[in-house]
Amino acid sequence: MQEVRTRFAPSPTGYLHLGGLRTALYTYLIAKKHGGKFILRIEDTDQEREVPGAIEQIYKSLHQAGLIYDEGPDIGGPYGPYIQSERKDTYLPYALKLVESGDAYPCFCTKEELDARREKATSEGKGWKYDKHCLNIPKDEAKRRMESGESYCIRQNIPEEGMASFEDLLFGYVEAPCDTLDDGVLIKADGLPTYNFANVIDDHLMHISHVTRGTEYLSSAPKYNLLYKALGWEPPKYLHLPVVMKDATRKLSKRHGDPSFEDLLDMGYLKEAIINFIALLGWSPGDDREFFTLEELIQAFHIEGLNKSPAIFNMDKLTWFNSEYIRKMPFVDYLEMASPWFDKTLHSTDIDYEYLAKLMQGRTEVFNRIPEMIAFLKEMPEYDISLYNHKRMKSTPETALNALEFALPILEKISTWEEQAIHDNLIGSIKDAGLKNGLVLWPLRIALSGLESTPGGAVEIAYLLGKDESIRRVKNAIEKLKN
RNA sequence: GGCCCCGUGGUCAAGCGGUUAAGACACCGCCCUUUCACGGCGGUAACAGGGGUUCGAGUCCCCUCGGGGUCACCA
Repeated sequence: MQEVRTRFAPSPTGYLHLGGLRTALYTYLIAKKHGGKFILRIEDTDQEREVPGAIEQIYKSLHQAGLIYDEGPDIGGPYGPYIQSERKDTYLPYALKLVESGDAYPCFCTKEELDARREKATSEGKGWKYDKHCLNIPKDEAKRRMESGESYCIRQNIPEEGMASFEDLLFGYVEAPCDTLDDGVLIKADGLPTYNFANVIDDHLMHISHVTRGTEYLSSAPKYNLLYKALGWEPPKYLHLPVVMKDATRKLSKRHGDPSFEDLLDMGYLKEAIINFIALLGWSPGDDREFFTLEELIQAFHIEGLNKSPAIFNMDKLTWFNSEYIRKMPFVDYLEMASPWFDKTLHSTDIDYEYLAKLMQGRTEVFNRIPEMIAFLKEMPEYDISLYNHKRMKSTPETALNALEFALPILEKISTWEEQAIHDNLIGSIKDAGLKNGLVLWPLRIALSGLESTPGGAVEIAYLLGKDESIRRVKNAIEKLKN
């Protein structure tokens, strides 16, 4: 069996968006599942669209995602270079070969001429495709003009009738009438190939066994297949992947503020969670499993589980995955990752990070939500006394005042401000007084935090705050309740 | 508009001619609990519509509708 070699071939026009990441992931999985090679190739034949730094960003993102490629621009490989602009000279000979066989032809039409004809056709309500104008130029005349230095491009000569087709691993047999296909440009006037040509040549030269890419290429794939045939090459296996949508009608796009992989990482999403979620967006293992490491994905992945329709990116589910992954992290890792986020609001305080982290790990959904959750530790927020109402705790502002006046001296008497001591003194006294825990502890927590929801209960918050601050807050609360 | 593709709950998605149409997220309720969260239990919610084929159709075929992609010397 032929070695499986897959390739991820982005153009360096910006960040790695989530749809691209998913395509890269599946491409990687297919290679690894079959013990094959995963290759990175940069498609930068359009110099105008290139964004500085984008190539490095792609390297970085792929590494962060754990999608380690076996061959690529920065690491080399047997079929390099892996950047198309550095392969400039490899394409023309093949194009000339096609010209020779009549499967392509030089075109001397200028952009202006084309625009004019296209505009005329569309204004008359007719569809436009290249009219094969230059196909009629006699061969020797064409050759002479090419050699004279006249500007020209090379176009694919699509048959005027018949069907073009290809077999897709996901979509099955796809065909299109040739007369609806345009004679696309293979080599541009600047000498560089277009995607249409470069992808065919490079995939063949790099021995790519499975071509994976987005469905935006689905309708032009029959044309590419025609090229393989004309060149006498065996076409690769094709796999077109649906796009990732933002909602029912729009796809995910950075321009509309949708996050890239990098953005998500910066927000405090774990790469494992992102990969896991992305994998399940358009693919199903066929059973109920939903937690997968990269290694497990390699084992479980199969093309039959792929879905043909576009999937909508659901941030809520990603967040759920993230909180599950955070919960399962080793505590030391959590502490390390959370500390910088703690710093954002607590940098100059005496708060015990390790203790705080223990309370927070099970409640952190995304790291960037931490500062807001713990801001009350630094500064007591404004709050309304209606917070003292809690039906099940049988707490009201009135009972709260009593409860706080009851708790204050207990807290003041505690000499070693440790969680256990605070707990035992409070619970012990409550029991001795014949009260219910909730009746005292609920208002105490409100008095200490001013929040309906906090990372811990009254005892934990009191410990975190320290004795002086706790007592100060309780006294303030008593005053507040008296007015 | 031409061509290509897609269509199961709000979202992801199982289903490959016979099921009470899974499961997950979200949402709601109950339980647990010194709050919230976690956890446990339960609930609301779907085969786009219409024709066929078949004893039987979410599953096969056709049409309609809806959505997406593509029609560049961009990828």
